[in-house]
Amino acid sequence: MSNEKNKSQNNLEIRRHSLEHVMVLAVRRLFDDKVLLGVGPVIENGFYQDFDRQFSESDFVRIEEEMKKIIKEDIKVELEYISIDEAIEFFEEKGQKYKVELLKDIKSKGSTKMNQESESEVVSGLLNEGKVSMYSFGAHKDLCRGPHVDSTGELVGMSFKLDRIAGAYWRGDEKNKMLTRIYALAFEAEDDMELFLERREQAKLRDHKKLGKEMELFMFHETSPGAPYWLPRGMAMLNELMRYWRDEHAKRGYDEVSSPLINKSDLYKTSGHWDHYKDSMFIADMGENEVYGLKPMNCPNAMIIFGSRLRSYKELPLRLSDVDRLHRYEQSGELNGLFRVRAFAQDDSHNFISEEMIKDEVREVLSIVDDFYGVFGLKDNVKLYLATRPDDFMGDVKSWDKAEKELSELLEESDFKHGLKDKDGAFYGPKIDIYLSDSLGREWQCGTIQLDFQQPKNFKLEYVDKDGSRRQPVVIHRVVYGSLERFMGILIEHFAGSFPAWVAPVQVRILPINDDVVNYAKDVQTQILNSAFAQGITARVEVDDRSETLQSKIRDAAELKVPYTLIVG
RNA sequence: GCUGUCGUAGCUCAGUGGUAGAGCAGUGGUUUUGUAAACCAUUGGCCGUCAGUUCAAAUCUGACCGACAGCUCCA
Repeated sequence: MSNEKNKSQNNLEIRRHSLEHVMVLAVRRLFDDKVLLGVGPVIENGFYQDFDRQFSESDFVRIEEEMKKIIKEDIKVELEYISIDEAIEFFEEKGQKYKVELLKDIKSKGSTKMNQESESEVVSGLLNEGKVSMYSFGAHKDLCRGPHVDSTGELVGMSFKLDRIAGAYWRGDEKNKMLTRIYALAFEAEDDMELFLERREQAKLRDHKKLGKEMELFMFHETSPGAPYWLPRGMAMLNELMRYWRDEHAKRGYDEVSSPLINKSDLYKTSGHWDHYKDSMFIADMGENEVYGLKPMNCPNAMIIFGSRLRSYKELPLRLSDVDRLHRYEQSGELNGLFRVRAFAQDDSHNFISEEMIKDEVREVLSIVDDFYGVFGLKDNVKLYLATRPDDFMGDVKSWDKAEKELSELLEESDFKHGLKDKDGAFYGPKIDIYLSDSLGREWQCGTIQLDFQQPKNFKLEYVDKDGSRRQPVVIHRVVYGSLERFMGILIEHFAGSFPAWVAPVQVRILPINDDVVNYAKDVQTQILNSAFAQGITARVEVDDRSETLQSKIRDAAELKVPYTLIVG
């Protein structure tokens, strides 16, 4: 980025930030001069501000009008530096408890960060001599790191628009009060705004929920919220994904198993899930102390299979894969099309290995990941994250450190973009998470490679080593697609429904030019199917035998995004 | 779960207190020889559900169900 561009970028940030103060002033004038304020940072495409007050989107027009008025008034922005104690006193007097809390944090910790990862919470840095900066936009005087424009008149020409309202917990903590957040879009000029809105509209056209309905791939019904129904076309795709997956994994020494969908609660007590996660499980209470849970993950049953007989070191790595259906009672507000569901299947595998095998086995899994994401042309969209030891970890630090080091080295080796999610590992081991982005740019975790030192211990798993001693295996939990549902959602948006022929729900659609040649079209269909079959491929070929004009058949085939359309006659 | 928005025919949507509409799809006919929507007729709705206000509710109010955007969560 050139300096010039950098400068204008910074400028836009400053102006967005100033607009945010203008919005607060507008709200104070219109609704409540004493409204309690949370944080209000600049974000991509605009800014937001948290208020301890209810709003509705119907308030937007009034606020926007008032903001325009304030800009027109050309109010001078004043900056002063005061001591932290003075600032605390200032806000205490006004009852601005959130500001007081932030200031007290600055005073004691020198920053408003909640922890090392979060940066967005910073509203003000500690300045020299223990002073903080206060900016006044007319009657609105607020703690702020700045910088700002010199007067609101400088914002003339900015294009802004209040976008939406959302609840947001104070400091991002569910235990705190939920404040009301107003998100706003802001750009230097009308054209930029229009370009952004246009792009957002375009992105909506790729939405897998929309395309899934139009192309009849899947559906939902309120009888089971968050549980997709796979329709014939979607199921054909899903089967194709699984066929490829099974072929590739069989080649690489994976053995597929399937286990019960419901298990007695004892199983989850042993695995450790019952205490922590039973609220997210579907429970089947059969009375008489017979309580079952629908499995939310496959690992406990994989442990049962490994432990079902004495194992030898010669069996390792033992790769037990399965694609059983899982159920998790996700919070209702979390459900989102295929991206976040309550019923799904993972392309799961539990690889039982010795501690010495960790690096090689993870490298092998990463090569599978490389193959799979490459096949779909997704490699540029992928980002890998190393998630390290959380505070509430189990096991011994030495194993953790060694494993984290090895995973980190493997990430360096790989040609994927990668990053770090500090302290984000599972309680039982570190992991590498694979993220893909959707049409709106949101990142979703798809694949994951997790090391597990803990569950083999909980299930008292062991194998007989070369020297006859008993050793505990390490388990790698790994998925490549992630959940098939989520991956399908990503694929639909990535290709905007125009899939590569091999996964497309219908690969060839044959259009007879008129009703007289329908039988001929069916012959062609048979020929294609037979010739594909001879090559060991199951082709998906349809004949459009409706009594329609050719034009309308062509149009319909195009709308269904069928890769190959044959017109015969 | 929380905040906001939304829910009318299979789909996309109009309809702001006074007899439920359009286009497409579907159905029946007539068409259909060449690359992005043939023509005519016609079926179809307890306006998400349940309560309430009113002479009168798709329309106003409340609760619930569901969807979306965000927050939190994601073993």
